Parts: sequence; structure tokens; C-alpha cells
Amino acid sequence: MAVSATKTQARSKGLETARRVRSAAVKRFAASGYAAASMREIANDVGVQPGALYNHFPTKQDILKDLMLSHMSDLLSAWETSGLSDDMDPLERFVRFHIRFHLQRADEVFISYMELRSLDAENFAAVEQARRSYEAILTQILTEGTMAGRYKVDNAKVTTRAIIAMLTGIPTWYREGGDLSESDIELLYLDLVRKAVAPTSTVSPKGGRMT
Amino acid sequence: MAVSATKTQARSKGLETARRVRSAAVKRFAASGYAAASMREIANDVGVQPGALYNHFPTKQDILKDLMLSHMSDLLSAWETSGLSDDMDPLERFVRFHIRFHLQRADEVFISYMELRSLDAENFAAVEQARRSYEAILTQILTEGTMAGRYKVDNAKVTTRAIIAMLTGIPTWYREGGDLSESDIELLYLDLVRKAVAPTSTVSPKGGRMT
DNA sequence: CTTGAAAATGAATGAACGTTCATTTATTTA
DNA sequence: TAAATAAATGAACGTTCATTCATTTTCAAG
Repeated sequence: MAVSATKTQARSKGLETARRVRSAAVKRFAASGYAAASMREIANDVGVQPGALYNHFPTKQDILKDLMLSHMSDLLSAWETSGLSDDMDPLERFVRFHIRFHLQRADEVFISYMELRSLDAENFAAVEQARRSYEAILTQILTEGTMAGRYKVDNAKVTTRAIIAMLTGIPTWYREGGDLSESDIELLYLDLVRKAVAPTSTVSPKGGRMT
Repeated sequence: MAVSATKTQARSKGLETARRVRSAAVKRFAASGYAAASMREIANDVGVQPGALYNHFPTKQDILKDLMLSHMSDLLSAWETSGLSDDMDPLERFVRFHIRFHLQRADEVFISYMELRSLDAENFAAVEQARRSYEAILTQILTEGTMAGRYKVDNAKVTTRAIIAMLTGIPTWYREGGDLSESDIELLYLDLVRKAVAPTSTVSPKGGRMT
């Protein structure tokens, strides 16, 4: 508010260091966990003394809060501006978007799932709210699609969690350069999700073989 | 081997304490994470001085190793002796078993997924091997079922991970006493999984709306 | 060129950590 | 009952932790 444009612009060196602190913290938190990663390690990665970190973040907890809140906010705004074509089936659009975003930011995703318990009550609530907003997107897609007869889901909220858990598990095992490309993954999971919520009756005859 | 029956039986007090150490550690590790949980907290929960813990476990790491390895071993042997009827569809049997086991032992499951990175390289390898054994069960079910025409999966290994990730996510949000019973959950997820791997063609018309 | 704030230093603080240990208490074996 | 062993105590160990702070360096603005 009171900060002039010239002043904000002038502090370029400090902003650059803050950026590197965030980047080092992401790597350390993802690799060792918030509690096991030390400010000394982060400072060392940045190439600075431990005390210098406190010119950019008031506490270690604030670094975590910054990482997680901006990750969730990035996720939500990335969905808004997702480049995936508008006439694509909404479910396909969501699945492809989710997989791409989560494979691109594996470390941040990992932290956001593992370090919820390391957050202050207040910061936790903020992250949880963002997460609910994201889930609501898929829930709405499923609900509207079911009413339109394109899908059939018994419980849209549970199905949302099931699908998101399934998709979010990918970065835990997927590695670039394996036998599956990112595009292969998208197709495989898209097929699973599409079938899981398909309206076609696939009820198995109780106890019998389905030949 | 060389330990006589009377001797093993006689050390009842110490074994009981070790049991309570494990139980306290499970709760603390699940609630705060391995790194953030202290030996002093665990000792306090047990009602003993910190040093006494070292009569039962050589190090903190050994407690984690004990918890995770015995959890994986419990999981595998529980599957072997699962009480679910033999003529049930194998996939249904697996899904029901997995949900029941993981809801019963939410804390241990949580630790086994979150604290892999806190394990020594050696202990990590042992847990990973057990996990692969468990995944192999579902992969075989999917592969055999596909050959028999009961299911249709493109990639049994990826589908295995997708299904297990989906199911293992349940304990993160499911709470007893909510509007859904454990049995409701089983049915909902069973339906999703069955449809996802169903042989019936559910291919969506490319690019068009499905009204 | 001077000034002043931002940024980094280097050393220090007190608290908490996992673990050790000499000793005491409790329990089992002989 | 005496000897032996297990279990627990209570205090201490050295180390590491997040954080603070007086001081120095850096560098754009006037």
C-alpha cells in the first residue's frame, strides 16, 4: 500500500534471495520432511549464514506456510487458466490437468500432502479451505455430469476423494525416462476414471462369471 | 531357539513395557511424525523415564523399524488368513480386505506411508520389498482376471497402484460415526473399482458430448 | 560522494534432542 | 533365602536446534 513502486523494484537482490530460500526449502522439506530439515541446511544451500534467512522470513514455520499457501493458490489459479480446450469433456479436462500439474510440481505436491500436520492451526485451516475448493471443482463436474446422464456416481464427494487420491499417488512412483511417458499415464488413468464413473451398467451378476 | 518356554514367559513385565512403548510410539509418530516425536514424549506416555526405553529398543530408529516391518508382515499374513469367502470374486475380496485392514489400523498405515523417508536405507529396502509383495497380489488378480475375460486392464502394474492409492486414501478422511458406515464405503469403492476394470466397452465418443 | 536502509555476517543464547551410565529397585532363578 | 538378572531411575553427556543481535558490508538514491 504505502510502498512505492520504485522501492519495491529496488529491492531486487533481497527478492532474489527470498526466491532461493523458498527453492531450497522446497527441496529440503520434500526430501527430509519439515521437522528433519534444518535452517542451517537451507542457509547452506542458499550460500548464506543461518541468520540471514531471518531477513526474508520471520520463522521456519512462515517458510512452510508460504510454500503451502502459494502452492494451493497456484493450483487453483492454474485450473482457471488451464490451456486445455473448452469443448473437452470436463472430467477429461480435470484428469489431464491434475496429472500434468502434479507431475510438474512433484516436490510441492509432496510437501502439501505430508506436512499438513506441521502447520499451525491457523495455517492448516487456510490450506484445508483451499483444498476443499479444489475438491469442489471435481465434485461439481461429477454432479453436473451425472444429472446430464454423462456419468453415474453414487456419491460425488466420496468419488471425488477416490479419484483425487488415485491421481495424486502418481508422483510417488512415476519417474521420467521410465517405460511410460507422461502421455501414456494420462491415457491409462483417464481410462480408469472414465470407466469408474461411466453410466453404462457394469453391474456384475452376483457371484457368477461374466463371460 | 535356545530360549526355554519358562524363560520367555517369565519376562512378562518387560515384554508388557515394550508393548506399551510400541503403542505410544505409534500414536506419537502418527500424530507428529517420526522426527517431531521425542523419546521423552514416548517415555512420558508409557509412564517411565527416557532412559528406560533403551532397555527395550536400542535406538529410536529401531522402534520405527519394528513398527513398520511388523505392520507389513501383519498385512501380508492377514491376507493369507483373510476370513473372506473363497468363492467371492478375487477383486472384491481384495478390495474389501484392504479397506477393512486399513480402517482398523489407521495409525500404522499412516506411519507406513509417511515415514518411509525416515528409515535407514536397509530398513527402507525391507519395507519396500514387503510393499511390492502386497502389490503383487493385486497385480496377479488383475492379470489372471483379464486373461479369463472377467476384467480388462491395459497395464496391471499401473492399475494396481491406482487402485491401492485410491483405497489407501480412505483413512485420511473417513471418520467413524459420520453419515457413511464402513460397509457403505466398501460398497462405494467396490463399485468404482469394478467398473474401472470392467471388460464392457465404455469408450466415450471422441470429442463429442455424450448426451 | 554521501547517506541510509537493506542484507549478510559471525557469534551467541537457551532449549531440546537422542543417548549413556552409575546406581537403585524389582523380579526370577537356584 | 541368596545370588543373579531385568528394569527403572535420575542425572548427565555432547550435539543440534531455531532464533537473536550487534556489527559490518553492499548498493541504490539523493
